[in-house]
Amino acid sequence: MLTQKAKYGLKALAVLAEAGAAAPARRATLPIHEIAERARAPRKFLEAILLDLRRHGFVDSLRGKSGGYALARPATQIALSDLIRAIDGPLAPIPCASLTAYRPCVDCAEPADCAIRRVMRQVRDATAEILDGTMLADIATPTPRPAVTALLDAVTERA
Amino acid sequence: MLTQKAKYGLKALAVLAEAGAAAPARRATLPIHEIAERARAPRKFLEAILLDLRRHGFVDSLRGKSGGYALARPATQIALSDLIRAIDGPLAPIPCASLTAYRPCVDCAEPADCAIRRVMRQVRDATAEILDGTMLADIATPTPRPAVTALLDAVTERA
DNA sequence: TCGAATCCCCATCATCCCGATAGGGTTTCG
DNA sequence: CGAAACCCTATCGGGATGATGGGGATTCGA
Repeated sequence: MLTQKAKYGLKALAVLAEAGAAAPARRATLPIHEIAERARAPRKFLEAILLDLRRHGFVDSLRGKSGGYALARPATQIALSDLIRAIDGPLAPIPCASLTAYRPCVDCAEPADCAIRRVMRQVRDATAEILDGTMLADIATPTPRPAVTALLDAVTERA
Repeated sequence: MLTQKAKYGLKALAVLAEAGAAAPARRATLPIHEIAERARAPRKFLEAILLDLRRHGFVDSLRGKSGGYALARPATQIALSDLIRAIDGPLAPIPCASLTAYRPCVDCAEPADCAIRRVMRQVRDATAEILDGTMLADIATPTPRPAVTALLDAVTERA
C-alpha cells in the first residue's frame, strides 16, 4: 500500500513541477501553504513530508520571507520509484524480494528455493519497471485538457 | 506489503498442495500441527488463518480425531491473486486504482484526471497479471531438485 | 530596524493494524 | 469414555500511520 504520506509527497512535487512548466525560465519556488492548497494536503503534515524530501535531496528550500520549496532537479529526472522508496521504503512486497533493500526471511529454509520469493520478485520487477520509467514530469498536468485526458483514461481503463 | 499472515497462508496451502501431489489418489488432509511444522508457521496463528481461508472457501476442514485441512479445489485452480486478496485485501497500491474494490479518493478532485491513479492502475494491472497467472500448483515444490531450482533461480536473478 | 512571513524541529496524540497467544468449547474417531 | 482435532472469542504489546501544536531560527521588504 502506498501511504497517504507518499501520495501527498507525489502530489506536492507534481505541483512544483507544474509551476515550473508554466514558467520555464527559472525554477518555481512556492511557499508551503500554496503547495498544500493546490495538492489538497494538510499544511502541517505536508511540512514534515517536504522536510523529509529535502533531506533526501529531492527539493531545495529557501528560508525567510518569500521563501518556499523548489525541485532540486528537473521534473524529467525524478523517477516516481525513487520518491516512493524514499518515503515508503522498498517496492517489493516482501523484504527477501527486494533488490535495493534485501533482507532474508526468518521463516524460510533456503531463500534460493523459495517459490514465494520468486513470484514476489516478479511483482517487484514489474512494479519497478513502471515506476522507474515514470517521471515526475509525466504525472504533472501542464494544463488539464478534458478531452485528451478522457481519451487517455479510456485507454488505461481498458487494460 | 504482503503481511506475514498472507505469507503463512500461502505457505500452508502450498504444503497442502505438495501433500496432494505426492498422493494424487485422494485429497490430502493434514492436521494443523503438521502444516504448521512444514510451513514453519506458529501453530496458533496459523489456526486463525486457516479458519479464515475455510470461510473464504479455499480449504475444507474435517473435525474430530484424525481431522485436518484439505484444499477445497485442485491446486491448479487456485490463483495466488485470489488468496492474497482474501487475506490482505486489494492488490492495488491505492483504493482508487483497484478494480475489485474501487473506492474514490477524498483528496482528489477528478478521479478521471488523476495521474497518480493512472500510474497506480498500471502497477495494479501488472501485479494482477502475474498473480492471476500463478497458481498454487506453481509454487508447490513436488520434490526439490537442487540442480533445477538453482538454474531457475539464476534466470530470475538476472531479471 | 522592525515585523511579518517563512522554513525548521520536536513533542505529542489517537487510532488502527499486525503478529501472536490463551483458554475453553465442540465434534469425532477408536 | 477420552484423546485428538477443529472452532471461536478475547486479549495484548508494539509499532506504524496520519496528523497537530508550539516555538525557534532565518530572511525579505518596508
